[in-house]
Amino acid sequence: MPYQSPPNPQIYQEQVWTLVRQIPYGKVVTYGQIAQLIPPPNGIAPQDYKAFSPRWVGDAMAACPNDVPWQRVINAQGKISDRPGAQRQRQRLEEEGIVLINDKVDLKFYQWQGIDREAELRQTTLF
DNA sequence: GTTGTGACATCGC
DNA sequence: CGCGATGCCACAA
Repeated sequence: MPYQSPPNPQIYQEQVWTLVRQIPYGKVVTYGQIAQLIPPPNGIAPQDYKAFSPRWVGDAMAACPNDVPWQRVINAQGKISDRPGAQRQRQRLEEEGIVLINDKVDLKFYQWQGIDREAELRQTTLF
């Protein structure tokens, strides 16, 4: 799996899933973007968080429930990460009207920018 | 006890 | 724009 784990992996992945569920149909976000929307857990230095959090997000996605639109999470290059199921992910994105050019999504056009950070974090408090 | 290997991002050439 | 190196960790085999 990843590089170091967050202090409380279960809580963290719940936060990730909650954010991913907010992604609108036809839009995408990057792993790093999701990581930035979640504050560093207590005891984690900001620079360490910046270095590892994208990996943690990837971990959370590896175990995400069926109701999470995992296909809308891609890497910073606008590409679909190489993993089993990548083919299916691409198909789902195209079904949402997202066009891939040379296996890449045009983030300038499809990346979702409308997250209200404070509001989302408040929701994750449910866990 | 070692080794290989990750749903990443960033920088350099 | 593409490819390789870095960062430097947990976990399975």
